[in-house]
Amino acid sequence: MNGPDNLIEEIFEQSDELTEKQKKIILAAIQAFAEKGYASTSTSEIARNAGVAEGTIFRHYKTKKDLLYSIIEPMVKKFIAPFVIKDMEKVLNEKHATFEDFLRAMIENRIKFLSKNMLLFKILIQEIPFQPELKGLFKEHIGTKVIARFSQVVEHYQEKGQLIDLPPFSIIRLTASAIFGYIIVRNLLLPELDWDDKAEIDRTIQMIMHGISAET
Amino acid sequence: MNGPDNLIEEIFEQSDELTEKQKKIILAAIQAFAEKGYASTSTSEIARNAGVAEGTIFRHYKTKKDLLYSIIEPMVKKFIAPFVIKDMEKVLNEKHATFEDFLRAMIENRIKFLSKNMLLFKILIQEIPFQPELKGLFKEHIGTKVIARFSQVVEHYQEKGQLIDLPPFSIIRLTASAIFGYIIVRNLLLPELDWDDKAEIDRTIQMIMHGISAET
Amino acid sequence: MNGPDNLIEEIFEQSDELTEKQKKIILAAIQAFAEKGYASTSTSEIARNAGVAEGTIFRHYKTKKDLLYSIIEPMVKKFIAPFVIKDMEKVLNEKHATFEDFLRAMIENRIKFLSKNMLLFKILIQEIPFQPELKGLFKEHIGTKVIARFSQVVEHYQEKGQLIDLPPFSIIRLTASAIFGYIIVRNLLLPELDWDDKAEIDRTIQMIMHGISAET
Amino acid sequence: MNGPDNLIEEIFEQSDELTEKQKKIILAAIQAFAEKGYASTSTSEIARNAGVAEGTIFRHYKTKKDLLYSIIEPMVKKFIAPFVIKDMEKVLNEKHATFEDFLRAMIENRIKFLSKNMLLFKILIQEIPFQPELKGLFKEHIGTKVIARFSQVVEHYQEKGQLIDLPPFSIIRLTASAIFGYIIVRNLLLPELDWDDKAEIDRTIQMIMHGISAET
DNA sequence: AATGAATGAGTCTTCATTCAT
DNA sequence: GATGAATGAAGACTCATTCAT
Repeated sequence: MNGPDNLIEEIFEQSDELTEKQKKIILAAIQAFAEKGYASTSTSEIARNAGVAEGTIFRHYKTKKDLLYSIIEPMVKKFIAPFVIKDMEKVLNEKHATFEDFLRAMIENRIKFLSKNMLLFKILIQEIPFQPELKGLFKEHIGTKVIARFSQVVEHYQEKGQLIDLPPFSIIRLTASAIFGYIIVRNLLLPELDWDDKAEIDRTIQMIMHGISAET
Repeated sequence: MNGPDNLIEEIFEQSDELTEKQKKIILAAIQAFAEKGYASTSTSEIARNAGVAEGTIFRHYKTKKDLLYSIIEPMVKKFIAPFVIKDMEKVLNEKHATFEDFLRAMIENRIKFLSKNMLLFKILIQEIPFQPELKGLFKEHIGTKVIARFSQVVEHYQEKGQLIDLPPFSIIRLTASAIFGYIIVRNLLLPELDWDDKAEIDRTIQMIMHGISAET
Repeated sequence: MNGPDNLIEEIFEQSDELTEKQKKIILAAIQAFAEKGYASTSTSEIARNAGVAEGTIFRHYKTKKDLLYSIIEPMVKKFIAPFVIKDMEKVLNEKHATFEDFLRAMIENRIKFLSKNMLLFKILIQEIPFQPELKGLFKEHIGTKVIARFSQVVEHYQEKGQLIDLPPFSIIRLTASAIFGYIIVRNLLLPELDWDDKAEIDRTIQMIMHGISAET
Repeated sequence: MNGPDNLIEEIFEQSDELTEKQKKIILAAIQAFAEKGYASTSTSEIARNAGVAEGTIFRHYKTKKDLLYSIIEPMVKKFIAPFVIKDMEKVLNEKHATFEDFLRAMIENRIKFLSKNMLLFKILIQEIPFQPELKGLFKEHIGTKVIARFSQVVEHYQEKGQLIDLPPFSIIRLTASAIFGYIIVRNLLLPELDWDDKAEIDRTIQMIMHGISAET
């Protein structure tokens, strides 16, 4: 286990410096940013929904953008945490005999994490293209560290003969696409459908591992 | 073949009613919307970049949102066109002996289309979550017509014994995720990388069809 | 008799130079000015309602204000015409034995005139306070010529012993107030009521002449 | 006595919530609306004259129209107040032996009120025709309550044999026309004349009561 | 720490007017 | 004469941010 998985709660618990009002501000901001987008959300609206005065926001966050970053940064860091810490090694060496095991563990873990923090995830993917700082943060962390770490994993299983002999980057891309595609369709595009999550995740893993040809 | 594939040019050619200024406005708007997002782009900025007076924009588009829609609507329609017309049937019956053939044809076609209209595609996926009308348009067209049509295709090849026996929707989701994932990573997230598109598309198809397990 | 009494028609007939379009513009302008006020009416709206292009208005009237004046000026002139021409003398010497006769003739005539040109009258009284030129025109014509002429009439009947010995200006004011009060209430404030115009005018004259005390 | 009679001061005194700036805004708005009309007055002009930022206006009044209404509504209510409260009954039973007494009291009171609030009165009568809400407010209050109340008074004196036997509505109309005619001519049309108000009001009452015939 | 009145630059949009066709 | 695209100044209104209390 690594934490309560609910990022917002976690943030609140970690720092006792957070005023009650500050928490309300963060919650209201998350809600509004996710719903209407950062640019279309006014600070006065956040203040209103948080039940605080307009000025209060700026007492805690110098600018509106600061407020956004204070929300997104923990999200990014927390999301990639499992991929960078030494857990990864453990993962590799001991736990998972097959890549499929590893994949399943990974997926279940991260899907749970994202589902619990869907609003934050939505804000993150919506704002990354427009916030250079975020883009930098993202590229550096994901594009470098995570992919690098993952490449090791892939190569590890390739050496074991479990994985097809394609460039690790391509394999990672396909895998990540399948996972994010599932999360986005399931939670953002068609959340109103009646989902059998367990089965759907199983199928997704199956298709990632064995493709969609019948002869498999 | 169906048309010049470059949507903007096509729009310009189709309607001779478009003033020179109007074309400039559209180009400037596309550029700006893609770069900074719809909400963060001001009409005065569009006017400046288009080299016209701000009032000119509103002579042609009643509101800023109208301008956005006039850009996105053809995009949506054009994108899904190949999936809804009867070409689809032809595709099924005659042309493609295997699903892989079909998939390859489809991917190449749509990737070419999207690559040529990357800015429009970016605007589209950025704004869909925040524009209810767009969301409606999208859901109706994609969520209904396209998926339905595709399901037929999948079932067709399932009956032929070429495809795995999973719910068509899951198969479509995985396939679409892989394709869009490729397009987004290649064009939006890491465009600066040195891509061997042909090989990368091949690998993507290969992984979709046969999975990433070595034993395939 | 003095003309068709319907000013708009009259204006149209007098000048054959008026294009068909020009007539439409004037009609649309009158309608709009009366309904929403001069300042709140846009030239584009007038053009639309008149079925002409925006530029056409400015071909005939240099400015929006010119259009207003071209409408109001004939109104002012035509309204006060009966009071300034020599008809007045005839009125005095021959026609009307009593002031009441004179008043009745006057009222019926002018009420008919105003009722037929209610829209113009409404524009006139709405815009006078805000258009210095109009105010000047009005003051000069009404405040000088008309009152002067009327004063002669009043003095004439005072000498005949038919009218009370108060300053003519006060008598004119009371009389004019009663008449305009009737016209405004009848046509502008409560037009939806069921009016017996003939009786109401009779009563108005009666009250002007004999007051509202019972002993009369 | 009922209050300071000067509405603006009264409004200011009643609500201590009014900021100094807010008062300045109201004063500047009244001045400008009366001078140029509501539609021709820009909020930036009001702000400039009030010595505040334009945004300040909209902090206190959601829209320009709200500002207008906040000015006019107290005017309407205060103006008709004397006619609807029970003072009226007192007036009837005890105070005034004759209708003339009543009329004189009424006129002096309301003329004083209007003279002190001339700007507001001007705004009111200018905007009523174009503001449906105002028209409604006006019709309901004046057209229903006030006329009804006044009709009772007229009938009361008719039964006493003091008033002519004409429809009360006609009598009220004549009387009101005479009064408003006086106020408008005196204050709005020809304010620069040298008025002997006391005498002029006397004459007006005399003419209302006894008409303008000599034999009275 | 919290407030909320105040700001003024900036937003989208409208408008009267011009002018090439 | 008529058009309607083009203009840019001006309009109402919003916004992130500041600051005295």
